[in-house]
Amino acid sequence: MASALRRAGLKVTPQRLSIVTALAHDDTHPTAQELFERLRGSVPAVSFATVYNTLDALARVGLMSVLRLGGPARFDPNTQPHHHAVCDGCGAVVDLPVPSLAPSAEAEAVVRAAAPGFVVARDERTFRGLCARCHARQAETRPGEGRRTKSP
Amino acid sequence: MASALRRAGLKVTPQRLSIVTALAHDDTHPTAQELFERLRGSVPAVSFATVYNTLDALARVGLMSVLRLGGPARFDPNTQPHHHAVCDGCGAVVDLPVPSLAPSAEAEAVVRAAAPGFVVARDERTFRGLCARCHARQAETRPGEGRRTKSP
DNA sequence: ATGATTGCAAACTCTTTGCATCCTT
DNA sequence: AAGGATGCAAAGAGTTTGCAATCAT
Repeated sequence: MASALRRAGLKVTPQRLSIVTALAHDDTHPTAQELFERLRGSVPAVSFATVYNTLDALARVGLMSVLRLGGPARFDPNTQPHHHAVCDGCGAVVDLPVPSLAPSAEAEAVVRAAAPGFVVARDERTFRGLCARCHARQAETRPGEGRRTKSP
Repeated sequence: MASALRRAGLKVTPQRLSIVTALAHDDTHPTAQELFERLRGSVPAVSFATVYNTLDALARVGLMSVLRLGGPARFDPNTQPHHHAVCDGCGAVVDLPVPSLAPSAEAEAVVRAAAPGFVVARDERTFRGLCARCHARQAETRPGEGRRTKSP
């Protein structure tokens, strides 16, 4: 873990280790704020700025990915290609395995037709909708009407 | 056009009309700032707050869609389901026709497996990469190395 | 007449930065 | 020792809001 940092040319500091380890055991895609609050009481306390700086550094070297979906950025330790389901009600983000949704040659063709010369690096797919809980809550509140969220 | 507003329960004001018409002839997905600057000199001048308020109102009634890709929100008059190609270099956004990329039953199945009970409303697909111009610029600058952007 | 809409400026949220100090290499 | 990293606080983006005046219906 520390070696991954060193390999990427980043110095290994206690703050960075605590951030990396906290994120490693987390699939909730926390925001910087959430991460900061969780680490406040840690032995190696981190400042808010360091959370941002570190996450930025980690993302830059590919040890972390950033989800910018509107509202605060969310951080995702999963650096493998994958997609997301985002709840419009509560903002929850769930990772989706990618295998069967791999970027197709067909998709590339569509891009090329609309944007000649465009070189596709990533195919990000986001399924928006309502998670089970929000869907149930919506149904009991106002049957047949959509719930609206505002972000950020 | 005015009738679309009325039908949606929104009052027809000169500001709204100028915003709607400005956006209608625009496929560059402008930000609120860009839209505001473009409308400054218009006959019915609009304030910055009104741009935001109006775009919010329009989006809420489905006459407009909002793209939150990190950085300032971008506005898209295209309310038909479609996808986007986003350039990591210059931030340009290009609309992609959707037909052949329609949300598949397979995709729904993947979502359901990872997030039981999740109801998919939209399948947003974003192809990130480099547009022709940025790709060429990158190649001449530092062959073989990626360009990084930071947003917002 | 009535209530939505406008506009201004101030408040807010999220993110980045300057700079002195500290720590990893 | 040298340069990156930290932490604080302050500055910057981007967005939202309170409130009085104004306008569409």
